[in-house]
Amino acid sequence: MNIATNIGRLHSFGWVQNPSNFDNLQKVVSIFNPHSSHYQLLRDSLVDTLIPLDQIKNNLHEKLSNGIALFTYEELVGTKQDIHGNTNVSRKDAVADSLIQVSIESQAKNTRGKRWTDNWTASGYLSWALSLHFVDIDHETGFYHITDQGMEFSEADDTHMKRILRDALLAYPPASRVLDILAHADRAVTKFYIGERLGFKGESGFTSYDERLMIKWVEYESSKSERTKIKQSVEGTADKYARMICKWLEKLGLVESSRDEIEKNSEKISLFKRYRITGAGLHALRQSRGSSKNKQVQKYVAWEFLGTKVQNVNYVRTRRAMILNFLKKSQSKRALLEHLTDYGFTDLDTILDKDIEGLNAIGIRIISESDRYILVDDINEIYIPNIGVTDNLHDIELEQEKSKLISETNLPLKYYELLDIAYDGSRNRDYEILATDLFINVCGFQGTVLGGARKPDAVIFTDEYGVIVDTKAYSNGYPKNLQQEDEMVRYIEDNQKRDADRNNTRWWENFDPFVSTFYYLWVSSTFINKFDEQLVSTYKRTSTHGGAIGVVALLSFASLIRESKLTLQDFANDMQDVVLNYSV
DNA sequence: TCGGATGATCAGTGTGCTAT
DNA sequence: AATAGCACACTGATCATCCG
Repeated sequence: MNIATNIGRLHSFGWVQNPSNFDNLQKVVSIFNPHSSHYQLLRDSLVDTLIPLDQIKNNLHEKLSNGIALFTYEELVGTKQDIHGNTNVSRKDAVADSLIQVSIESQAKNTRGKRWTDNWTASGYLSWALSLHFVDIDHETGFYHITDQGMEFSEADDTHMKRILRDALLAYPPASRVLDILAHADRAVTKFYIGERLGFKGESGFTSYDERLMIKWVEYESSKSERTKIKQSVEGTADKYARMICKWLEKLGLVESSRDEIEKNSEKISLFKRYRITGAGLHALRQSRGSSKNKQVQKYVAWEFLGTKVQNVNYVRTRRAMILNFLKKSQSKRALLEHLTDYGFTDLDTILDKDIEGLNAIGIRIISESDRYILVDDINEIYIPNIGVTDNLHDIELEQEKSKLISETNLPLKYYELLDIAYDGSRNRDYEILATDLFINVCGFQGTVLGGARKPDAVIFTDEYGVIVDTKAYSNGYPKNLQQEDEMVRYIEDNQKRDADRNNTRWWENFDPFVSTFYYLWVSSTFINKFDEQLVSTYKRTSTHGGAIGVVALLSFASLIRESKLTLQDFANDMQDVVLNYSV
């Protein structure tokens, strides 16, 4: 569960399937640089000419016209939809609907004149930019932004670009792993040999085919077209990752390739491509490892690198991230085991060694001795998203959030209990009463708790405006809910019509009769998924603005009001059918 | 072939029902 | 009256090969 804020969905990255073109990568990174020529091309032509869906086009156009360089996943990667917005369509009927899609020309640009790519390749390019740390994500807001290296890369010429890429690939663990595999191989090897040694083996996201088996298959296949088919269609996921990484390294001169040919029945048969590390590659690898820890290139590792297709992938990634963060400080196996156990991870006896083996295989070097693990590489501290993958972790995160709020705000102590109540579905009534209490006695609203059938949970008001309040305690956050929306719409209309025949509870009489402007407000723990749609829809159905406020924002809001850093009129102005996001 | 392209897959969501 | 629990259909992100 996410306690802190309303972040979007978590996306995978770190393992890259399709992209291999550095110029395209530079374009993608330049989307985040308003001074780049590509940004200007997007603004002046690509978005308008290639995206046929008005709403998406207008939104992107407006952002680009204002020089904005923060984008969401959806704005960057897009989806698969046809011109009418139907998503259940075949890819060949999909139209362009994102910045990266229109930044990269399709392979079919010459045959079919298609000048944009699909959402899978778009997501691959975003993943590549994130993996090389040219782009990063702000986990609080869900916006992607450029990094310093990214800005340098965006503005680099050809020669400079290669130098930046060389450094970035040496800091990208899978690429350094591939170089390491090649450095230790005593011959030129195929993608299958490399794939077998790359990634978390045994997990379905890293399949690899046996090198000898594949070579034999091609050798003994008599039909030329069948041989071609095998060579271009048969590879595991890890083999594919290996091929792409080798290609990148080859373009930078760190790896070279060759192709075996054999002669059978006076026919030349070409086998699989083989890769070998070059002198420059060996030198770069040694240099990046340095003679001492200070001289090492710091490797960039993100939580998302640490697992792909495996059961409970978030749990697994968090466990591995916690292992790495811990090994930065201590080598003791026993202490590590205790640390993970404290956070609620189980089955560690068998799993710990496997994780260490897997981490080595993705390019993070850890030596295992009898009583300690030695993290050889220098890596960054890994950001671990607050998603409470174990019960203990969840409790710990909640406590941390609570103590942070208590230290940064100055409210009467009883209100901090809201943090617990908001997540406890069985204490809905408590939440209603205490939240209304906060609005009235701390924020300075007038108003009352109502409750009961056919009445909102509470009404609050000032001399200027009134608010219809619906409060819900939800353990996992408040998702979009049509019944709740209908109910709120009914209350808004009740209040507009004020007709006792329509609703004989006459609950609206609790507002001061002179108040004529009204808003709606949902109060809960957090708001998840597509709750935004509920807000927009409520406005469209009633022409009444409002908002939603989570418990952390609610307490922050009260604190800001109390310190006179915010007024109740600001609150009304913020009611633009969004989740209100106050923080101290 | 190289550099993506494509249909398949599966976990995550919304929805509507029942039991409590 | 409202929520948890469940089955269900749908979708979107990601995979696993596949291919012009």
